[in-house]
Order: sequence, then C-alpha cells, then structure tokens
Amino acid sequence: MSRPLYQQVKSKILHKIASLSANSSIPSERALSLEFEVSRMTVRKAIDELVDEGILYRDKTRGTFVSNKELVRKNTIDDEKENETCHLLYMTHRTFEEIAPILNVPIYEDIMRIVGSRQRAGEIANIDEIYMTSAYYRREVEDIEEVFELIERKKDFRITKTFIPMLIPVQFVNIMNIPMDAPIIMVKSIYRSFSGETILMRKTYYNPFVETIEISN
Amino acid sequence: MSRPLYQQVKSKILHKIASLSANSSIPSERALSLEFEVSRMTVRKAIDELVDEGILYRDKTRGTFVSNKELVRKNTIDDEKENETCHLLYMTHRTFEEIAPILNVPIYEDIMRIVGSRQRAGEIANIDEIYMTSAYYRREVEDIEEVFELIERKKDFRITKTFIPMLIPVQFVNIMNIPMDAPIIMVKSIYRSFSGETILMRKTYYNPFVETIEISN
DNA sequence: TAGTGGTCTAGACCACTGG
DNA sequence: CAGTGGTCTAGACCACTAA
Repeated sequence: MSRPLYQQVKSKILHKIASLSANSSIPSERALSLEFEVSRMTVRKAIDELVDEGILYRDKTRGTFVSNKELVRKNTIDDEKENETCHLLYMTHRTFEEIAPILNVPIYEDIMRIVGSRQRAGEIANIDEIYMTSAYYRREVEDIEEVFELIERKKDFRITKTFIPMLIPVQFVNIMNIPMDAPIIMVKSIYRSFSGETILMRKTYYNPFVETIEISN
Repeated sequence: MSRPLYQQVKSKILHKIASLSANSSIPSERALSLEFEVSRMTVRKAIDELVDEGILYRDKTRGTFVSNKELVRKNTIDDEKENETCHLLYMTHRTFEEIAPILNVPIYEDIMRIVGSRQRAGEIANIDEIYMTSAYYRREVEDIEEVFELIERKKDFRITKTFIPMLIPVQFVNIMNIPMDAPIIMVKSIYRSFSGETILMRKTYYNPFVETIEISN
C-alpha cells in the first residue's frame, strides 16, 4: 500500500483550511467523506490527528473548527528546529562510574561521551552531552552523524526527561558566552527501547538567552 | 449511553494485564474481540489509548506487549499528585501593568492575584501564582477552591508552558525554606479556551529539593 | 502459511444543540 | 427537527514476520 488514505485526507484538509481564519468551521465529517470519496471513519482518523496536533478542535454538537495558529501545539524540546546547525565539540571514551549505573552496565565498561552544540543565528542555543556504551556505538552506529540522527528519532524510543535547574557549568561559560552565575535548565533524557533496554543518556544545557523551552497540550 | 464500550474494554484489559510481567504479550486484537464480544475496532480503540498512555506497546507483526512499568508515560507537571495539599497564601486584586497585556485586557483593568502553595510531606513542593481578570473571577468562579479546580482541568484548555530558569525570588526564600541563591525552575502557563480567549496566567515556582519535573513520551 | 497489527468500508444508533 | 460529533459493528484486504 502506498501512503495511507487517511494521511492523504489529512493533507487535503490541511490544504483546505490553509486560507481559513481562526475559529471558522470546516465541513462536517459526513460532508468531507462524500467530497473525498472515503468512508467517514477515514475522515475521522485524519481529523483525530489534526485535533491531536492542535490544528483543529471539535465541539461535540456544533462541528469542527480551525484553531488559532498561535494555539497550535508546541514542543520546543522535541520539535526539530530550522536554522539550526549541529557541531561536534569533542568525543572520548573511557569508564564513567557515575554514568554506568544509568546505562545499566558494570562500572568498568567503556562508555562513549560525545559533546556537541546547536547554533542558531551564530549563537549557541544549547550544548548536548551524550553517553552511550562503546559496545552499542560499535554495534549500531556508523559515525557521529548517526548519533545525532538517533537522538532525533523520538518515536522509536521511550524517552524520559528530567528538568534540572542549575548554574551554568564553568566549562560551558565560554562556549555559551553567558555570565558565569547564570541560572540555566539542564534536561537529562534517558532513551530506552520499548522493551526497556537503556540506549543512551543525554544532558542538554539550554542557553536561556537564545532558546526558551515551551510546551503545550 | 452509559460508559462507552471501549472504556469498559480498556478497564478489562488493564485488569487482565495487572499480573503480567513486562514485555509479555497480550492476546491479539481478534482474540480479545471474541473474548469481550465486541468488534475489533472497539478493542483497537481501547488498545490505542493504552499505547498512548505508555502502558502497552505494539509490534506491527508480532503483537501487543505490556510495557515495563518504569516506562509508563510520565508527566509530573500535569499529573495530579497524591499526598499533596493545597494552601492559599494570599490573594489580592488591583491593576497589574505587566500582566494585563498577557491577559489581553487594558492595563487599568482589575486583575486578581492568587498565591498558593502545594505541600508534600510537610515540605513546600511548589508555589503557584495565578492571575485572572476580576471580571472573569466574578463571572465564572464561586470561591477560591474553584480556581484550584479550574487549573487542573487540563483538557478544557489550550495550555502553553514556558520553562524559565531563575534564582529563587527573595519573597519565597522563607516560605520554601531553601537557600537564597538556589537556582530553580519557574513554569509560566497560559490557559486559553480553544477559541483563543485567554483565561488565566499562572507561574509555578518549583522547589527542586522536593519536586522534580519529569516528562516522557 | 498462519497470524499479527494497520487500514478501510458502509452502514448504524446515540446525545446533544441550535434554529 | 435537522445536523453534529461520538460510538459501534461485521466484515475486508494489506504487508510483514516467525515458524
């Protein structure tokens, strides 16, 4: 099968509402199912996803409406950013006693540490510190580029994020170019497969002067 | 109609898997639809939600499995907490020039400010600062209790959260009982109706020694 | 080859709302 | 009363995988 029908319907609806203003109503599910010549359940599945993304909202008895664009669901931690370039700062591998228990390996096991930065408009938006076992790296990864792709494949993992307030670590003061005692947020992410195997640990240090963490439902 | 069938099926599945260990497979959708005497689509809708909640996961060709309980989707900002008590610290109403534009009202409009704390095991987990127009308060709210209920009705609003790192505000140092220069996270939430009307603004100051913000997908 | 989840159809009845 | 979204059914075919 090619692209699922409901995905095509989703695109058609998106195209249809592109010029509509906020809170205007869209045709009913039955009308759309006639127009697109698909069953009502297929239209529903398409609309379900658009509602989930915050692009549409429903009213049980009145119909379906276009959301205000400002209200479209946001998630600046997970969304890919445009105008953003990744840079590898350095990488090394050795034992890390503090990290090993998190990755569920013995403390004498070799662990890879990869540090990179993300820049936007010439400024450092955040610094990423990635830890994974050298064994996993050798087995699953071809090169560094693939690690950066790996951490963006959000749907393939169960990712737990912990938000930790701290003062900027001294070793990052110069790189980020922000004051020494600036409070920042560090997000610690643990990537696990759905069956529970820990894949990697990641610490992201956000530059509050460049990037704001924003989430909506 | 009483409780939707798929919700009942969801409960039955939850009951069924309660004693299963992580990664054990559950019966196929077809088998469950026979067992519960409902259509396969109804079973699917139930499983869809359980997958969405992180309780189950699917493998396209192998079946559906029980997640490791540690991997169940978490969201400590949105989830109601047990063992938590709310306390009103103080409330007042007057004009707030900085807040008025956020609530989309003229700067001379009367705004309500409600400050409360949440305690867990005798310690202050966070402090909540809530701003809403006095007009809205008089029109929609009976008493303070209802405000605290309002901010927990997450599904009724489009809520945008911004995570801001800061040093703990001096006026909260004593209340929270944490050091003066402690870095903390303040979460600024804006509640809007789905049609775009701004309902309220809320600032939550998290005590990092009591409560950790944790989110998973 | 048998069984899985993913998609899709063409109907149906419900509760609720607005004119 | 007509129209809406919400739920539900009993089928169907697909791609893929494990035996």
